[in-house]
Amino acid sequence: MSVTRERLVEVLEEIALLLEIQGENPFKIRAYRQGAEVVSGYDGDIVALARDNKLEGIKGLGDALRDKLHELATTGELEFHKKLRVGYPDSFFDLFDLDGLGPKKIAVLNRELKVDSIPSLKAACEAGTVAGLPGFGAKTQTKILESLARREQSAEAFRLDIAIQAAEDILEVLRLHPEVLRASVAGSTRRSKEIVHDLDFIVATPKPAELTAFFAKQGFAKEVIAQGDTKCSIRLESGMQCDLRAVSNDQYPFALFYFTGSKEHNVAIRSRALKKGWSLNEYAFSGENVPTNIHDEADIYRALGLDFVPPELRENRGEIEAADDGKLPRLLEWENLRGTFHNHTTESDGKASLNAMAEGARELGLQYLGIADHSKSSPQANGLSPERLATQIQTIVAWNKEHGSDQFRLFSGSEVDILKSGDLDFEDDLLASLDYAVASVHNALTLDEEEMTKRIIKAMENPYITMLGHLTGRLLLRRDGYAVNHEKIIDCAAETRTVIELNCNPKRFDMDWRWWHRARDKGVLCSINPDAHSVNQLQYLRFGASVARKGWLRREDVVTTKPLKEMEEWLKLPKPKR
DNA sequence: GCCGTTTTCGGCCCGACTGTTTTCAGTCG
Repeated sequence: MSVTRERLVEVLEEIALLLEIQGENPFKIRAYRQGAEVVSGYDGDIVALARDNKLEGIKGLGDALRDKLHELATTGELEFHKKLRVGYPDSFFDLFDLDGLGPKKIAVLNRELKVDSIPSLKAACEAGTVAGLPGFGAKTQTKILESLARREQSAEAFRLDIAIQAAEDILEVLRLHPEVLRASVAGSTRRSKEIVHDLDFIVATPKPAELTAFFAKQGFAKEVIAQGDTKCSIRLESGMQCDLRAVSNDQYPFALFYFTGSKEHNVAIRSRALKKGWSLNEYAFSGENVPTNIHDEADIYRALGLDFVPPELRENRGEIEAADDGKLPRLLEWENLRGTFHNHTTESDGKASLNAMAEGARELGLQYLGIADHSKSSPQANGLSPERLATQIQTIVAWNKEHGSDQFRLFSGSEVDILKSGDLDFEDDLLASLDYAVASVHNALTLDEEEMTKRIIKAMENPYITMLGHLTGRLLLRRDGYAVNHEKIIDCAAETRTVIELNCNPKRFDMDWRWWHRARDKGVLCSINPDAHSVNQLQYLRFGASVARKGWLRREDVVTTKPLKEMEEWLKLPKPKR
């Protein structure tokens, strides 16, 4: 059995956690954690290198880690890790996912109360014994319970990127089946909701029962919840439920429409059908003189006198009226994107070098890539000092000279911290020497809404701030965004000509899609930015395009659709003229 | 445990916030 890169990373991370529990030297712990990062982000076959004892020279892997990785890659096990792990079940590591609990508290819980899993922690909190531990109190216990409740609530919720990956893998299997004519994912995944609860698949087939049976016996089906002749529900390893509906080719457009939703959109569409004397269900129109020749979803909308409504817009937020008036926007397409601005490199907390990021962007077909590493007030992210930033600007100038062309170049920027006061982390002189700057909040997240809004507005009023990064700082399924008045920020963006970022890292999707239509109507421009910390994460731009569509954005609303020459001119304009 | 044009020991990121304390430990970013 060969060891995977993921396994190497997992073992190093577990060692770091276990050493923390034991109160080891924090720098040693960091060395393991950084080792895990290096292995995870290494550009090349790190497993083979470890096996062949050829790790020498990789920064961050010293003698000790090289030996351990070699042992792990050759034998599949690591004695050091095995010894550390004695007495800690797999479930123990779940505890580290809880907000407000770190290694020290977990160590106390484990030592004093034998807590070694989420359920045993919950029992201890409910029994009230946690509050009595040294360093703990009633509030801590309450906070843990809240964190546990949040975790339970989101247990069956998944981020869009996770859902799409799972859906694509399953669709590939379904489409290869010889009796499948058409197959699609439906539901909230198809609508590009930021969080989805389950996956719905629709297949068109002359042999539905054969398909449901086929679905149930796939390796990815860890549990079969229900299996009939036309419907099958399974659960994946991840806990995600997947429903398959197998219908005839005639029924397919109706089923796809019906199970794509949203429920509210469907209700509105059905009532529209009723006005014409037809009823509409997941299989067909029924009633007198029902339309025939329905081959795809567009035919259903057409029969009801509507333009085709793209799935992303089906939330009953005005799309049906617009489709009726022929006023649906021509939505942005992923292919329209020409560049992106908020990306990190190894200079701060990214995993890929400047050069690797640039090559990745070029391969993706982009014409420009903006480098925006962290600023000095984010030391946890290795934020740049003014001197380091000045050096990076020179590096980028040199890179462009050597590798740039009229087809591709780098822009030098910064993700500059908005300090608690609303001041920026760099002086204006330095900001002015950049091609652009993204301003983001990374600390003092608990200000009240008024203070936070004032703070952000102050930053946006700076003439050198091109755009505002992740407006609310939310981390989906993990942390709510900070309190901020969206209306006021949008108005300020319109007035000061500050672009608002659509951070399309699927952990964020921030600003939320629900606000973009309003921002667009006020003339606010959007920049779709992946907040990429690795070359792969540049791919998040695809999600960004979907979420922008969900926010009713057109090509002209998204500044990163500008081709390189236009973008160079645009960035040179004084902010009020943009 | 890692690193080094300050080279083999002594640094390595640090401030804000919270809840527990009564001067500070733990967590987070």
